[in-house]
Amino acid sequence: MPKVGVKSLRKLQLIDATLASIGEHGLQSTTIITISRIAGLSSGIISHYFGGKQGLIEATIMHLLEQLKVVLLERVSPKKLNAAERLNMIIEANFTSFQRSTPTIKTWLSFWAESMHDPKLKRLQNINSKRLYSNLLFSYRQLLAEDVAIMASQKTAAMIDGLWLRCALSSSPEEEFIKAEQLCKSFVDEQIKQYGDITCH
Amino acid sequence: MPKVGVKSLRKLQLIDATLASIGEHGLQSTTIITISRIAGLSSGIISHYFGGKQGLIEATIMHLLEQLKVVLLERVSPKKLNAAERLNMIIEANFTSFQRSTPTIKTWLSFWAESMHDPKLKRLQNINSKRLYSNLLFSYRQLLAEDVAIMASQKTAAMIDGLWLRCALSSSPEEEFIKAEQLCKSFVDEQIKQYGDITCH
DNA sequence: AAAAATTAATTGAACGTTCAATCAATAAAA
DNA sequence: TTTTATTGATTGAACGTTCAATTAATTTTT
Repeated sequence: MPKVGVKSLRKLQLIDATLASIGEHGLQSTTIITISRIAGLSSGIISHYFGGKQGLIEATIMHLLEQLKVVLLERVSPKKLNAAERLNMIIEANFTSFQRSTPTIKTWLSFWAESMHDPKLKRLQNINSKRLYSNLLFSYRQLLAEDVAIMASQKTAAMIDGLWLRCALSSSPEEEFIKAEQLCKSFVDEQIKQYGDITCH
Repeated sequence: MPKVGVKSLRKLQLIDATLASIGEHGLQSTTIITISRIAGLSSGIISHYFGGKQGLIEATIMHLLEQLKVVLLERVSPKKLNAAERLNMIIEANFTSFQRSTPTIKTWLSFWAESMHDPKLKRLQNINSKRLYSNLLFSYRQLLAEDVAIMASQKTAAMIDGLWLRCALSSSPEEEFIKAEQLCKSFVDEQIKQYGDITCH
């Protein structure tokens, strides 16, 4: 058999090239030619490893979702954190430089649009959306009463997504993202101070 | 000469058909054939009235933005409203049944993705985004101190967009939208009660 | 008032382009 | 030698645009 370990290397290589192509041309204008040229490979290789263009696009999106998951675990797992600190880590994970990068922004926005008529992508989107909510709720529960924790989680999830979206679409995302992360953290602090008085154990 | 006043009728007819086609097939799979079939007209007419497919897409998006503007004016202009009531109207305008409809949701999401590589659409997106913020700030200023009003406007804009987005992407948008609108209104109330004490005139 | 002329609206077939998929051929590793 | 990796030319379908021809409303002429 030929080179071992090439398979996973090529797959990652093509996923990176897909992100780069979407970053440069957008998903609409991303073709198997633009991707394979960036990857330094031939166009035929895409069908070989991903069954077709759509398979590579889906794999790229799954890579994005996986990345978000991994970044959060990296920040939460190693240290002993209290609930408030963990909430901060959730926010930071959603505002890493990876999440702020043009390729990621463009891919994420295209993913939302595509998920509207692709059941497979819709499913992935829902899992991701509910994970953010669940992570928030897990921490808020330790600080607030149950019903208040639920509402705080809903509001914070919307605040994270809403701020990220408005920054992503703004004319100067770099500066906006920095301010948004601060605003989001202060919002969470307020939630805790405002509602987390006597009721918590 | 042929029928007069047909021009604006046809234009609206084609824009409606475009929304319907995007609602059914998504923007990616929307062609001049799917649009013209829904409109009951020939494919050539699109280039005649809009210069081409892209022109019709842009006109459809502008129609969406215009709609949002008109709905808000309808709710704010006729009555004498105080600042808190006006904030409620802003929220309602962003959660009308039109904004909740599948064609609008799909078009809006595609618009965000497209605006990333189309300067014309990017400009429209920025105007719309800033209008929401300005409208909120105008009302918050009458209830809160300047610096607090600014932050409240930023948070509320993100809350509206974030809640709308999460509802749009959810597996059961109908129910979610109803809850989201309530949550958003209660968030605004809290903002006013929490910060609007002595400092306001 | 009837006929002719004018003008815009509308059609749909033809054309050229783009693109994803395919596959026969080649290279390279085991 | 066998198996896998990789290439890239080719194919055929899909799509947007164009434009000559047709239709129909309106004005002008007689």
